Amino acid sequence: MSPEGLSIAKARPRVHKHALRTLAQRILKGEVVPGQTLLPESELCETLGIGRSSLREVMKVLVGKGLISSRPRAGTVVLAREQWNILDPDLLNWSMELPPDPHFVMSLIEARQAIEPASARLAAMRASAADLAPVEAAYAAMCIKLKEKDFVAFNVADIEFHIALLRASKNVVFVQMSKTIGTALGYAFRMTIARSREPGGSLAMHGEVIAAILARDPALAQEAMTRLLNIAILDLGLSG
Amino acid sequence: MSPEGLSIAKARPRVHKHALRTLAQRILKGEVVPGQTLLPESELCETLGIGRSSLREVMKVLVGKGLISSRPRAGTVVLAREQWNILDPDLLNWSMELPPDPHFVMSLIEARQAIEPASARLAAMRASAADLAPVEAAYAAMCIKLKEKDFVAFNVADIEFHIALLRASKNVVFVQMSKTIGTALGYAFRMTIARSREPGGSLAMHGEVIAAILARDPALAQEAMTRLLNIAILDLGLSG
DNA sequence: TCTTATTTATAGTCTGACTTATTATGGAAT
DNA sequence: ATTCCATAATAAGTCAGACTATAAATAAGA
Repeated sequence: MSPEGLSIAKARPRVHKHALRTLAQRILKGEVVPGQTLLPESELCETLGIGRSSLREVMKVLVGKGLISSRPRAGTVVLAREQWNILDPDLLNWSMELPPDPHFVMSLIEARQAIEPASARLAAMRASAADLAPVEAAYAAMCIKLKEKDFVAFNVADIEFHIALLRASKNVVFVQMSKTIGTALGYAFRMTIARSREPGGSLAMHGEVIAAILARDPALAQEAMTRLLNIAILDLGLSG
Repeated sequence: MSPEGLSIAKARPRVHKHALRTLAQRILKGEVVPGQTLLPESELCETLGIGRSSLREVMKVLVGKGLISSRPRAGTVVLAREQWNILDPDLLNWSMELPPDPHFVMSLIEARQAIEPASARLAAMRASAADLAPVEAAYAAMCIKLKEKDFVAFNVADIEFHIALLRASKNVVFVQMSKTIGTALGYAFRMTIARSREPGGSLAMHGEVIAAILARDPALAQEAMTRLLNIAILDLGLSG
């Protein structure tokens, strides 16, 4: 009872999303290098098998993310990496499907070390019980999953813990960063999934962070989070 | 010898940029509230006086920045604020032309207090002389401009100082944030330009930060930057 | 040689037609 | 009446082609 009489596979698929990812990744992975100009629109349409309107919508999105810049007659050039909005959630997700950039991973770890302790401190100062419920739930899940030796679920809960805590800071900048950090954590997890190291060395420290927040002790919460991150980084085997 | 025979002012202007700003600001300022659906494309075209292709390119950019989401038949809805990529440089610039959101400003200040000290610490660890040159140049400019009582130029140099320092951290995440923070600082400056308070209370502290970095003392650099920000915030009269 | 038109390639824009997805709507069966 | 299914209507998604504007390359002129 398929609506189209003749060709089943014909259905012009949602072309935008796919083309966007393809083009973005082509740039992210360095197939076209900064300074280099892309093929003209007409040829890209053929390459990607899409119409010009769709292609142009894609291009404009990439312009909006700082990857490229277009001028008539000159064509579309890939901008320098510093121009890229690498913290953009979309860019980050597309990057995650590519081989990791160690330099970027390291930068993200350093950023976490700055942001998350501050976030814990703010949470201790102003988080409501409702804000903290997800944090506690994630902690409980970590405990259970570790006992069950379900390390994948453990890591998921771990990520949730950190994201929920950033949200609990009620700082919109940190909340924004929580998307970025969440993605990056998934990334880090994937990177270390090969080495079958038992996680959980940081579980107790997670508890301490929660305790400090519930006790409304900003300084202690900040300090506990700092220690937690140091341990967690060791857990990942990414000392650096 | 103008090419078009009849109407000089006709020249279809860069419609995209203007329409993008207009629509984005309409959402940012709350003219259309999250959850509410925009007018259909056909009507928006009339309202904005542009063709559908251009409008759709604009829409896709806004989708890419997390402001809206479209589905056939349902229309285009404004997403919840948490979905907005408020750290996106474009969004930030458009926001700057609107009345400030005190909550957001406060969040940015808190974020600076977390990020910039960490950045100073990293700079002390690894910045090269070339990385530090712009920092020192900005500091020198601050000294001169303050002596000349040119407070506008002083603030410009001040902003340059902080941006250059973030770059000197060589952390790509912080470098990225430097765009955001730079924009926000300009914002803060505009907010306080009315009260003709003499700035410069923090000048000495800027010098201390540089000294600590040149001495390759990460802990001291971090601590000096922390104190500097506390003073600078008082300078802004934004104690919170 | 330098300056100034002219050409030309490429992005920018508009229009209109068609497709797809999803929600309403209305009718049939229970 | 209530449920279920088919139909219609609506708005976004896609494509195609024509035209415009911009800027670079080239040719013509001083």
